[in-house]
Parts: sequence; C-alpha cells; structure tokens
Amino acid sequence: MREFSIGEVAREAGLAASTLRYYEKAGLLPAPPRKSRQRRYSEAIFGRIYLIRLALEAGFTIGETRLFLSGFSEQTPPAARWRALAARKLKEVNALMDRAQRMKLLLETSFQCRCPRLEDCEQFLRSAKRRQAASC
Amino acid sequence: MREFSIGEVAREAGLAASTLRYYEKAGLLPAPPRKSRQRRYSEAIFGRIYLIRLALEAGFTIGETRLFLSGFSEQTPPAARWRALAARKLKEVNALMDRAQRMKLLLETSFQCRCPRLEDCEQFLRSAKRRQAASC
DNA sequence: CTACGAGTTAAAGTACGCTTTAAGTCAAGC
DNA sequence: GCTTGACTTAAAGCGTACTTTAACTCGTAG
Repeated sequence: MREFSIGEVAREAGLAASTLRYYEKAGLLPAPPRKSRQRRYSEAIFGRIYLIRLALEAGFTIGETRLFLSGFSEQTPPAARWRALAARKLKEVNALMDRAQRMKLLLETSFQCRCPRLEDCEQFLRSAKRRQAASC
Repeated sequence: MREFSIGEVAREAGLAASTLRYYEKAGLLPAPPRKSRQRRYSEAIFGRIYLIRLALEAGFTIGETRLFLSGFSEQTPPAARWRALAARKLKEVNALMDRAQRMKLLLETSFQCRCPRLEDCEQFLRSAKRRQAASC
C-alpha cells in the first residue's frame, strides 16, 4: 500500500500541510507513523479528511467534529453521546437551511424588486409566506 | 413616534447594547440623534436590525452586509454593484444549502446506521445518490 | 449631596480555524 | 561536503464578529 508524505496528502486533498498538522494536534487526524521524523500517511487518510471537511463545511466546530469522528471510530455503533450531538446538529442544520432559504428568497426577490425603500422589501421578507409580493 | 434607548432596543431585538454600538461603528446602523449624549432610536431601527441579522445569519460578512444595505438605502432601485454582490451571494447560499443537505443526509444516515467502521459510511456518503445504502 | 443605574468611549480581549514565522532536521544530488 | 527542498516544532499572528474592561458622564431617587 502506497505511502504519502504530508505534502502529497496536502496537494491531493487541497489543504495546506500546516492545516493537516493542525488537525492532528486538534485530534481530528491520527498521528501517523514516522520515517526519520516525517509523517507517512496511508491511503486511508483521504477518507478521514473527506469526513472532516464534510463536517467542518456543514458548520461543525473542530471539537464537535472530533466527537463526531470518535463516535464512528469505536468498534460499536454510534454511541449515545454521539447521537445527542447528531440530533443537536441536525436541528442546527435545519435552522441553517431555513436561514439560507430565507436569504435566497431575499436575494432572488431583489432581482425582480424595483422598490426604492428598504421597508417595502423588509415588510415582504418578514411575512415571507408568499413568493411574490404585490408591493415589491 | 416612540423613542428607544440603546438598552430598550437591545432587549427587544435580543442583542447586546455593545453589539448595536459595534454595528454603528461598522456602518450597518445609522448614527441616531442623541439626547444628552445618549442614542435615541426610532421604531425604524428594528426593521434595519432585522435585515442585518438576516444577512449575517445567511453568511454575509459585515462588509457585505453594509454594501447590501446601502444598495437598498439609495433612492434608486438596487444598483449594479449591489446586484453583483447578490448574484455572488446567491451562489454561495446555494453551495451552503448543498453542504447543509449533505450534512443532513450524513446525520440522518447515522441514526439508522449500524456500521462500526468509518469507511462504510464514508463510502456511502461519497456516492450519496441513494438515500439508503445496503452496506450501511 | 450622594448614590444608583444606564449610558458613553477607546482599547483590549475572546473564540474559531487556520496561517505564518523562525529556527532547525534530514535525505538526495552535485 | 555542501546546497537544496521538503519536512519538523512551538509560538505568534490573522480576520471575523463580537464582548469585556476601565474610566467616565448623566439624570433621577432618596
């Protein structure tokens, strides 16, 4: 199985080497074996990085992502602690999507919108039930 | 028309007074008239704050939000500069929603998932086309 | 008069997720 | 043997969005 230096992993994953070291220090990545002081990664690192990026881009903090990954890495199915985190995050993700949806509406509206006054659009957005508003 | 102190506005809007001062300094809120050195806001401030929160929660930076609001506050319909920002942000919001969607899938999957190994779920998530995976 | 609560400022501090810096190690090529 | 380039570390720095601190000014109640 091929081995990778930190630079190779960084290039392939599209991250800085310093970021990988940072993830390791933060407990997101396992400390890999060394060859004369230098880290040697196996192919498996890419899957791990993929999950880390997925979690972080979805709004997990470093600490939450660590928990999240450790929930997976045990021999047992996801633990209660992990499930609680997932449930909480699911709520947050839903809230995020709601906000994104509202913002999308706001932005899309603005393209069609000719109203010069802030309050007209605001009124529309506050009671954002209808997709089109007469005044806007 | 009723006037509000910074503390009253903060309480009603659910923000710290210091945050309001910060927004003012950052150019998000207009500098209101003073009554013996103290800020006196009109009702209109709440609509402004609503839009600021909407923008910030959707991922706009302070600087972008300032642009965004100034685009509205002119006597003319949204200017080209503002439209460019909105178009760019629309893309970002869409990307955000995609990520949120993927994360949601990840989280929801984890509840049904009994696979003890990280790689099984990862495999599933990478090719996240189907809602259910056999191996997971 | 004085004490209280709410407001004022500039400036420093905080949390997060990196990024950069400084100083050093090491294997390989010339 | 010396240079080059990729790696190593701990520690400091950065940008964003606030929050806290310290020292001060007011208007009002007792």
